[in-house]
Amino acid sequence: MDRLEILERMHVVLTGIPAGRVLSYGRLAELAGAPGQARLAAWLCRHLPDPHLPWHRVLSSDGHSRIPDEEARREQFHRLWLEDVPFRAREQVDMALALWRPEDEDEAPSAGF
DNA sequence: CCAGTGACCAAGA
DNA sequence: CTCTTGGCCACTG
Repeated sequence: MDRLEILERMHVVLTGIPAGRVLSYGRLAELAGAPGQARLAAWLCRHLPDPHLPWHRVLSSDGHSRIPDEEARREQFHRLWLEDVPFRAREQVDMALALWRPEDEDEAPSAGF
């Protein structure tokens, strides 16, 4: 499996993240069939060809943003806020609740309890 | 070819 | 919470 194919699959996974849920770079890589390649997932998010893709739904595994640019970082959290993503702090998503699990394939983060 | 850097990550101290 | 270690991979000079 070459790099291009992996990137394609990552792209597919990325576009499939539902509003209100998020993924870490590492999980994105895993779901694309490329475990351990979180850095490649990060590279993809940075060089996304299409700005209307849900780039804001990908975060660091600890729920913090890794985007250096403050402007973009704010927009990221703003969008997530609008999607009712659960937060732990003002700039930290609650990954335990917000992480997307494709196998669940349904409802809101809080509904599962 | 090699070294540094980066929107990474998990485990340990 | 912070910092370090070791592993991962692409790009740049």
